[in-house]
Amino acid sequence: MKSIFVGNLPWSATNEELEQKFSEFGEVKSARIINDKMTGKSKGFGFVDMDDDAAQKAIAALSGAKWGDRELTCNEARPKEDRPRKDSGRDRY
DNA sequence: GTTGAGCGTT
Repeated sequence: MKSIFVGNLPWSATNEELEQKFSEFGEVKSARIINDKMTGKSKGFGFVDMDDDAAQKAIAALSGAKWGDRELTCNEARPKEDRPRKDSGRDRY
């Protein structure tokens, strides 16, 4: 399974729509759109978890695809380990 | 109620 970074999403985009659009290219394990204004600012992007080959196909297919009037940006998401949100490595120090 | 370059929450 690989994580796909989907950007340039419309403000009206939903997780279900993203999942549906990606599910037609492969099995979507999970799809979430980060669009939270309360906790911070508008994200406007989402993340889709799919199989490796499915993710590649989805990226190649939806990369540059148009969501209504906007062009989608699909790329492989960065490892979450690169962005420690919680105490990663509590046994240290 | 708004905005638009980017990499995430339960």
